[in-house]
Amino acid sequence: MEKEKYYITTAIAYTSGKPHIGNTYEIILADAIARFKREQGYDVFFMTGTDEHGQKIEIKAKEAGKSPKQFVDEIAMEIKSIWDLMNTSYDKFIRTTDEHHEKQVQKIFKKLYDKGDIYKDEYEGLYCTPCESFWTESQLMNGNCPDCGRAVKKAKEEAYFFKLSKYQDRLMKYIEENPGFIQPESRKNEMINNFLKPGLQDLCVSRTSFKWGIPVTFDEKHVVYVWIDALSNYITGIGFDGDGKHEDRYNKYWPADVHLIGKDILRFHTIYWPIMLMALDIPLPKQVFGHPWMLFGDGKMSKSKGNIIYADDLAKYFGVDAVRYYSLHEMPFAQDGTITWELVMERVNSDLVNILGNLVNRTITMVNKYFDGKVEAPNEKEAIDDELISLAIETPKKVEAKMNELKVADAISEIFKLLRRSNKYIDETMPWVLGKDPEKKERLAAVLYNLLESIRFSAVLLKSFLPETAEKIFKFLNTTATSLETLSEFNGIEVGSKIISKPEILFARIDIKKKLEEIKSELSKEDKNIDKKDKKQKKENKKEAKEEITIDDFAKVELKVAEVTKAEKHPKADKLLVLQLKVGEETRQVVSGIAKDYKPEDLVGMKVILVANLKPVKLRGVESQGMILAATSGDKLTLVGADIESGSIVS
RNA sequence: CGCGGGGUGGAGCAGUUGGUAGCUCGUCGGGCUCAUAACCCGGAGGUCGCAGGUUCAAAUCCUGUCCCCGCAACCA
Repeated sequence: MEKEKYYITTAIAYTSGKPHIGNTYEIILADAIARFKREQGYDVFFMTGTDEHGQKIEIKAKEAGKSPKQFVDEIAMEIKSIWDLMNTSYDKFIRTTDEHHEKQVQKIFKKLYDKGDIYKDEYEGLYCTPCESFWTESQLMNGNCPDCGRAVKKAKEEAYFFKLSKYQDRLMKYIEENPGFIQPESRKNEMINNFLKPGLQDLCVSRTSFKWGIPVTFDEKHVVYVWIDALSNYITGIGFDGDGKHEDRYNKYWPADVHLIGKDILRFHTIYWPIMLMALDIPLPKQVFGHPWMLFGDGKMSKSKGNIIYADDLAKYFGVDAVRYYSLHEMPFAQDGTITWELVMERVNSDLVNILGNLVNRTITMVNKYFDGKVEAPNEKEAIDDELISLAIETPKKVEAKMNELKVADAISEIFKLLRRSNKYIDETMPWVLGKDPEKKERLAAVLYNLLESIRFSAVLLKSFLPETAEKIFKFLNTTATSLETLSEFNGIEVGSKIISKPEILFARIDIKKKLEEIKSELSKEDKNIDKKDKKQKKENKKEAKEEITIDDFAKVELKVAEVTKAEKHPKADKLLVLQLKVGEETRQVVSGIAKDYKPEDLVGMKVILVANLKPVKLRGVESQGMILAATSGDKLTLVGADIESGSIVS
């Protein structure tokens, strides 16, 4: 009998930097689904990868003094290693710099062009000449180029456009006829109301302003802009061919069963991508699921504080399965979740250590204590047993039902209900009392068997979520009954077999306070080193010689001595401090980017030099009326001071 | 009048088509001792942001209003 296929993809990760736990969450989620589908008997193909082109990478590579290719090679490697560390079972890791992918993207582009769905026009945007970059309104910093701070001007660039509008009605119809296509439901309306109903604008699909991309074959100065390049990975990765000579894998797996993506890129996946496929006469994916985001606790987390959270750091402190558990269980289905170090540790302690780890440990210990590790047959049965057993038998169905809706967190909760019930069962049956009465030997045997079997049920179900832990439990139980099918009967553990005599601790209890301190001190050390490196590199690449100015130019700058009367952290930025300055009689508020080198309390009373006639600006919502002077040496910043009355003029 | 998300016991969340407000953590009290100071039982704690409206009945539907949070991933 042919197995039914199941093709799941994640978004491909952009190789501009190391992904943190929020990015990593997506692949863990996809992995849990993929593993579970395999358990259910599907022929699963699970693909993930990296999106490696674009201007941002070109720039970052330059800053790092590397070629773009070298740069993305390194980051792709890093991303892959994190995915591997998280024990994710992807079948293919595609990179948009793969030769096959690039070739197919070129074919696709040409095909769409030949068909008349791509046409040449002009792109109008805000352009910064020195940086050779286009920016959107929202990217600008105080109306200027976010990179160099200079003025931008409206400019035109030749570009190719994709006729989205042509397929608009067809897409609308498709979305209406396939209510499950966009998930979760609430997002569907967002797409329809915000984009489809107002009418789609044709999409700019090529650029001439940078080189790091896939060249357009028939117009060499253009490179394919992100959409056609990145989105195509879902078909090129399984062997799509623009000339119709697809690999078997493509014929077998396309269309995808689910594209798992972040809710931010839902638009690209539910509008641009389906239209691309329509234009190419390819069936559409069955479902696009926009998962919520994992947010950093109080929102104040940042690199400079040393408490940004990366998956590999989490794994280092708590183990891979703990990271998987947290990511999978603590994220609501359609709403953003939060993560902090404390929350992770609390979860690990209460769920993994207490409920799961301890149950396994106490059960195995008893089997060894009372029966020398031998599994005895359950010959006696009481009403209380049925309660446990029927819950165990019901649980796989419940888990499957939840997983079919992609409600992974709820699926895990069902398993933990069984584990809780098992702990309760121990209290109810009191095996230690039975153990003292030789006549209750049979009863004791039955109780312990039921416990072992319940643990086996849980472990089988946990396989997709906590693969390592499940394997360990199977080893402890010395069982080969590890498949989903074995859960139809409550008799998977072989009578007469021998379980492990001394199990290792599955999850060690965490001393939260102590661990937190340890983590904070270690991470802040690391980050300082990274910051140093970054800064140095940037500096080396940004040595720009300043123009000469006249004394008149200099005279335009009004410098005054000011005394700091109050200093506090900027509520919305980590590197900024909000200073209240006394300048003679006047008071000024200045926002300054010196948080890394100065503590607020150390600043009070200091005398600094203020540029008094600088145009006020809002920095992250707080008004700054001027700036204070500082000298930098290497990565250290020192304020320039003057030991003289505040309000004094500097010239 | 940018867009979006959200306000439910101390914390984090569930609450399907309106019908006695639920779960996990924490807390307090008790039980137990097989176990990783764990496990089990019980209690306290909420006028579901606010104000109107629809209804026999509203956390749930409608209107208005206030507040918070993001703007997208470490960047100033």
